[in-house]
Amino acid sequence: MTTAPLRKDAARNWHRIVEIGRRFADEGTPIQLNDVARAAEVGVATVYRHFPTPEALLETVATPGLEALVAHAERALAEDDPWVALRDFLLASVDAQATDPALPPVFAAPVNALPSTIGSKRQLIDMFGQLLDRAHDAGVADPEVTKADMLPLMCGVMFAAGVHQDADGPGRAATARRYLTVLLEGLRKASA
Amino acid sequence: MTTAPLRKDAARNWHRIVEIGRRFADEGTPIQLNDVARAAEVGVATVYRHFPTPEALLETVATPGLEALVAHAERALAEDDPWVALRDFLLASVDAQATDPALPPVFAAPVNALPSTIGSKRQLIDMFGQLLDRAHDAGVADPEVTKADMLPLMCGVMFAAGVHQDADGPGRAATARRYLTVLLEGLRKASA
Amino acid sequence: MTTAPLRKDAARNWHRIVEIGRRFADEGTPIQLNDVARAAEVGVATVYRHFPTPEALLETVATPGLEALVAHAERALAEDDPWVALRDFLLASVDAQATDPALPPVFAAPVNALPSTIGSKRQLIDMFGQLLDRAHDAGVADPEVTKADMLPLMCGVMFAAGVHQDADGPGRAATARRYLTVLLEGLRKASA
Amino acid sequence: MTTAPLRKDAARNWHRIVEIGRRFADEGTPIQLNDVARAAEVGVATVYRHFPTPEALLETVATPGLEALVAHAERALAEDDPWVALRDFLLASVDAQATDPALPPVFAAPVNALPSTIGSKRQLIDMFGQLLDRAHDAGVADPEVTKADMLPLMCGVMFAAGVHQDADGPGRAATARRYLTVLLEGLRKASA
DNA sequence: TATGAATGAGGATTCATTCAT
DNA sequence: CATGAATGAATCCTCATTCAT
Repeated sequence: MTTAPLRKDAARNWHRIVEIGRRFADEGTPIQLNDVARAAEVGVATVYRHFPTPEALLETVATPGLEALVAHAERALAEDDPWVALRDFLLASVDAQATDPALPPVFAAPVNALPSTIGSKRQLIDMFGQLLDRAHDAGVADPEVTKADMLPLMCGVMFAAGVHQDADGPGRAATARRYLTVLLEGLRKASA
Repeated sequence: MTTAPLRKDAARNWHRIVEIGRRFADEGTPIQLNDVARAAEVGVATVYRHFPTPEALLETVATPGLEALVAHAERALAEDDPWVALRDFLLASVDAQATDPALPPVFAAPVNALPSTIGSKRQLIDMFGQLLDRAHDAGVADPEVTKADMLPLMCGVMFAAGVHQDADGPGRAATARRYLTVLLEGLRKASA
Repeated sequence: MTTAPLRKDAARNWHRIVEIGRRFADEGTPIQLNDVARAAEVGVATVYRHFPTPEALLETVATPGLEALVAHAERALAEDDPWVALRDFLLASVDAQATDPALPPVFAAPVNALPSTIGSKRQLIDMFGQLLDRAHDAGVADPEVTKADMLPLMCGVMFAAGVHQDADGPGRAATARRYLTVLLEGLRKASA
Repeated sequence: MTTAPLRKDAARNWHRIVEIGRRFADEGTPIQLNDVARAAEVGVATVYRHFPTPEALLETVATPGLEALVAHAERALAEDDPWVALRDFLLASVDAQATDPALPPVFAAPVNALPSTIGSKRQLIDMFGQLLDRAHDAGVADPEVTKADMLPLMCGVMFAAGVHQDADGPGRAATARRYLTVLLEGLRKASA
């Protein structure tokens, strides 16, 4: 089942809107559909038709990042060393979230608006699970931590980095990486 | 220096309002001063006088928990084993936050409304620092983690627990404890 | 440069609102945008969209009178006798203000909301200036009085008439005319 | 009938309040009884007891100026030349109003709060009447202008000065004087 | 008499969403 | 499909005045 093909002008509007959504997300501006419409020089209703809720737009903006992460996870599964595979992927996840402000809220949301987002998140969680299972099997990861914990822990890392004093600019990415390192140590610990 | 003494009727209203604020916090209801006024059967302006902003009320609601934590930290400093001291206090912090929903937002807020809150948080951060320093000196804590990281990490743990599937009910407290354990492992790891 | 064309329904609302604004002004009711909305049977936000502030509405209500005055001033400039030209125009100004209660506050306001109002007032002041210059040149007007004084003096006349005992009804218009006469005498006096 | 004598502490409060009222008037701060109470470090109800309305306070503040003016009028009646008497007194009135910001609103108000204010205003109007009558009798003042016009015209002069561009600072006093001059010319004109 | 807490109507303004054009 | 005007509930906050202490 593919998305219905859009008329050419509709597609142009769609892109415009997503572009603005991206800009808002990057600037930290809360996504209000009215404002987006104005900035995109498009009618409000047009925005509403394409994206019934702010979340829908945000998730659309987040989609490329999400899919890139899924692709990355697939590559990670090819890595031989289970620990390296898990570690690198977690690192990539954190970097992606630090780079793309649209990602964290989508990850943390208990429910998502777009089927595609739901799908990607499910895939991601699943792959987290596989990577974790392999690490578990190899005895390098704490068995107390289950696959249902991976996403929350990621979100926790990002949130913690946001709470840290110099939460803005590139400092936050570095902090997030540092916190992830601590998490990884904790994850591996019990495996020794 | 004590708080200015309130007239008896004023004190009654103050308590009523705080009580309602507590209820709202517990139920997860966002604290809107108007609603609080209605629920407390008190004029709006009365609420505004006592608590100029929702944050002020929330922090007042959080105050006992905050002070209990400070008291606990003082006791923790008496513990001989640096690691045990640190661990127990972090555990207590997490438990407190899991028990009292008013605490996490106050901890995570970059700026606070009440001087007393600011004071308590500063004390808490300071004591975190002392406990961490002692652990550092004893060589049982990762030197990469500084005292400016303790509060953010705590917040991250709580946030992660909130993202986890069964985020409600007593499950969250358990999850938070579990995540803290991972964090503690990560914290101790590099000390071997 | 014309005003942006309005959609038909929007135009209908606009007119409704202005009409109510006019009624309020005539009745001396202070223009509160909420009340206007109710009276116009229109959503509050509709009023706010068209007229962001009460002043904007008041000035819109005053616009016809303002423009009529500008037109009148142009005709006045055609009059040969400098004194007659000035006198008649001042008389017309006072009559207009006595007739249209929306005018005096717009005249007296140090700053105006609408560009069109600002433009009209500037024109008016300019024309006052020209008429006064001609009177000065002809030696029939007190050189102590400058063009920057004309508007204030008009406002003073209206205010004075409002302070007079029988400030209401047609009496005020007559009083205003009488006060203007005094002003004109004072203006001409030094010319002898 | 004299005012009831105040207890000593009550008198002290009364003075404090009036002093603050004066300060507010001078600074152009709108007189809000609550603010006055805070500034005077006095309970709100205390202010309300002494001055049931803002106008009552304002008029109390204006009282000395008002009485000085009455006294001045009495001296003016002693002047031989009717025109000089009238002119000087009008000038004094304008100067007083330009100097004391509490005066203009009290003059312009259609009704006053304090009996004493009403009395003073009545006296003033009456003396204006006498001075004008004498000028009329001497044939030096326009008979069209009656005693009921004097106060309004004064108010008009002040208002006009307030509308003038540089309405602030000492400029306004000068402008007011200038406008009064015009008025006087107009008043005398028909007498020639 | 003095105090200042309490009141709650009143006012301004925004925002997500719908619907006529 | 696109537009953008209209909606009106919802929210926030202030202020003049009263009344219990």
